[in-house]
Amino acid sequence: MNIGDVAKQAGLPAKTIRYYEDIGLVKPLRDPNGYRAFRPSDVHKLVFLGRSRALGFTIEDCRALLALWEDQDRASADVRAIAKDHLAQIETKIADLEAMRNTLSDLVRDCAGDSRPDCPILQKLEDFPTG
Amino acid sequence: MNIGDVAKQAGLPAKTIRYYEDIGLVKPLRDPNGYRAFRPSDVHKLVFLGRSRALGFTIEDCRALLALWEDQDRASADVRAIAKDHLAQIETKIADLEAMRNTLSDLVRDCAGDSRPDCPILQKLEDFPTG
DNA sequence: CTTGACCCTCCAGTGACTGGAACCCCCATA
DNA sequence: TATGGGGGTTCCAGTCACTGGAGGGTCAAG
Repeated sequence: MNIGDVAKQAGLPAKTIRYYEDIGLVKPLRDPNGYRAFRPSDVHKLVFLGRSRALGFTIEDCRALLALWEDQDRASADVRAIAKDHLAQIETKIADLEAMRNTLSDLVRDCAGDSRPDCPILQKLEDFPTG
Repeated sequence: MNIGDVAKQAGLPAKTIRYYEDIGLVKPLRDPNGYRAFRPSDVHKLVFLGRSRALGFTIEDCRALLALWEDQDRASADVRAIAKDHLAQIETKIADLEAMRNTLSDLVRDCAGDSRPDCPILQKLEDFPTG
């Protein structure tokens, strides 16, 4: 299969797929004309990658997950460890963003948003403690 | 004031401050020996920048906020617009992360995490619809 | 034979820094 | 006077995960 069709099937831009080949995540064959020739297993891998990335795993996480995915003898604990670690990171990020949102929505609420020059947002950006 | 002291006062790495000069956010003077000489107003600006960045504003947002901050005649509505826009982006990000978290915590919960090779996390990464 | 859709490689840029090399400046001590 | 340490300087390269674009080759249809 050519890269365009694979891109549609996997829901990834062709550029991204080429990049994944560059960094060794997929290794498609080549047709005599130089075009990449993707086997069903390559497509399957790319779908897996797309989903892992959509869940916010880093490329290196994906590489590890992919290795585990392909290893018949892996322990599910290994996969779980990666996922749990990632989950903890997501939760930290959510907490950080919620703190930002709270501060910011206070600021927005207190600001008249009219044509007067005095603005409590700028005022508070001078005053409040650094996060 | 030299960059090291400014870094302490503003809570920013010296490297970051140099970078902010590079991209024109601050314009410290120079001592005859070539050292950057920060005026109190520069430090004040850097504190403002640190706080804005801590709230997740992009550098370009910061540049705009800084311009408004220095403009005596600005309308508070301009500032509010930037903040509201940013707030909306944060809320989108939180929602995305919460969706990830939910999917991922389901996966982690369903995984035995022992030494057996069958792992529902990898299974679901093959199956579930791409986000 | 041409058109247009596809494919290729390679290089540069993104955002917001961060690390490191190689060097200069200043002060205190032996 | 040397020297050591802790500042400071510039510039280049790397991070992450792509993305855009130039400049060109390939293929099927009309």
